[in-house]
Amino acid sequence: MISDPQTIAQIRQRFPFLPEPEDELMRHFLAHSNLVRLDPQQPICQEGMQCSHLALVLNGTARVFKLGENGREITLYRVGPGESCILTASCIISQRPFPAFAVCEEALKAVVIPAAEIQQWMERYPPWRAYLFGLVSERLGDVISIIEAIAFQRVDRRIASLLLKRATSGNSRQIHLTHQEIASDLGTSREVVSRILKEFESRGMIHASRGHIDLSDLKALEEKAQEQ
Amino acid sequence: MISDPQTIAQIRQRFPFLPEPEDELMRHFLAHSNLVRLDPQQPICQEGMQCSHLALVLNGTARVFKLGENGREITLYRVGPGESCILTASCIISQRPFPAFAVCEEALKAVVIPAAEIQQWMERYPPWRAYLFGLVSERLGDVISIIEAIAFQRVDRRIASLLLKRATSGNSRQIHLTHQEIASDLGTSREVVSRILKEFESRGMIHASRGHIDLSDLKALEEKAQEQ
DNA sequence: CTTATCAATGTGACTAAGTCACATAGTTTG
DNA sequence: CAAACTATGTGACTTAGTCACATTGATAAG
Repeated sequence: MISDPQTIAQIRQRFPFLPEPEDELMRHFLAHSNLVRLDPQQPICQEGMQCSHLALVLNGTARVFKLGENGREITLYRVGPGESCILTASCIISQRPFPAFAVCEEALKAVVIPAAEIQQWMERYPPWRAYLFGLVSERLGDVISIIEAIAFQRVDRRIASLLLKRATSGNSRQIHLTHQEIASDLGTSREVVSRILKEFESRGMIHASRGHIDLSDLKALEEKAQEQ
Repeated sequence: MISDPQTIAQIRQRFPFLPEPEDELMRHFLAHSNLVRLDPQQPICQEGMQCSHLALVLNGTARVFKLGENGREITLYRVGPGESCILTASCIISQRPFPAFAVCEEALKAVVIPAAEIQQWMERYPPWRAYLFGLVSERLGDVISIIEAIAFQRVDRRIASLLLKRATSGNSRQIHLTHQEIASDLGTSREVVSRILKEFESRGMIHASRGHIDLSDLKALEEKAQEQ
């Protein structure tokens, strides 16, 4: 049950399609919701789990990834403010087990709704189903882009893209990521990342040290990211 | 406009969630539908297209695939009887361009509905949106499985799985596929497939000749398919 | 302040996969 | 039957992934 007016205001800011707090459906929604907070690294979903709740993210991010038999990982997508883990919703609706892992990346504040409510809302509230459907479509697109990347693009190109994306989103030429984190994001192995970063460094494109990377030649990185 | 009673019966057989032919919504559905037939190899969608129609498959199959810059392909999923190309629906609903290619594989007979109707139906007819949502979820799962396969599994293992799957679905130990077709399905190159099949043959697991492959040792193939 | 300790990174040797440039062999067609 | 086409074979080479360690920065404990 959520009643704090400030929290309600934040929910409506992140999820503008939700109705006014006075609306009957919204009262119902709030009555069945709970606020949760999670610290970075905390697990959210395990592969094979039956999902019983859907989380709507207010702040922070979660990472959804596949774990291979050999221990390697690959990120499928991230869930940020205003989004929700649609894979969860799709599991709830199709009664399937969750096919991946999810962990908290940046400290999370989220609204949690029980599965049954999601279904009811789908029936009764058109903007809600438009939101869910839009989100699934977007994820399907994300995941297809990943297939394109791993099937057809060289790893050096993908690393260059990742570095540029992180620099842009963090608004800084300095990126705080370990080689292992990059490898887990891209679904490759740490050694491969180390070798390629070394190669980038020898060409003066970056300067790397323990735990962070400085992008020194953005132009060269952009060329690398579009190569071939 | 579809009026032939036999066609209507076939539609209801393939899509059991659709209402009785006398139902008002069903009359509306049939009034705006058209029957199309396509021969194998005929293109259905190009990457980047804006989709204006959704096809519901009565007979035959379509293959949806990504095409890489280097000319390699990888199959995302197939659409068979009772299914529809959900990527199309998702593009229609989210107003995005289609992110892949689709071609007819086995001769198609399908019902085609204009985009506008799909939206209306989503609003008015709960079983229809349940159907669409279920299909998207399923595709999302398919596509995630592909990521798992290309990111973590060896190509020999994936080829063994594919051979077994085709033998099962075709109910025959003989499979009619060229090396190039296998490569395009798995997102690898023809030479790699040729080499691995040669290796399988040298171990007595298969016997290959131009255009078809006989599986001679199912047990060994199953072991290979579950390896590591 | 100096060791332990641990996480992050470096490296060589090897296997697997993808690329390129052809060669060879079945099939179809004029 | 020869030409043309399609499918398959092959070697040499590059890129990627694996394994087994070595090295180095950072942090904590004595």
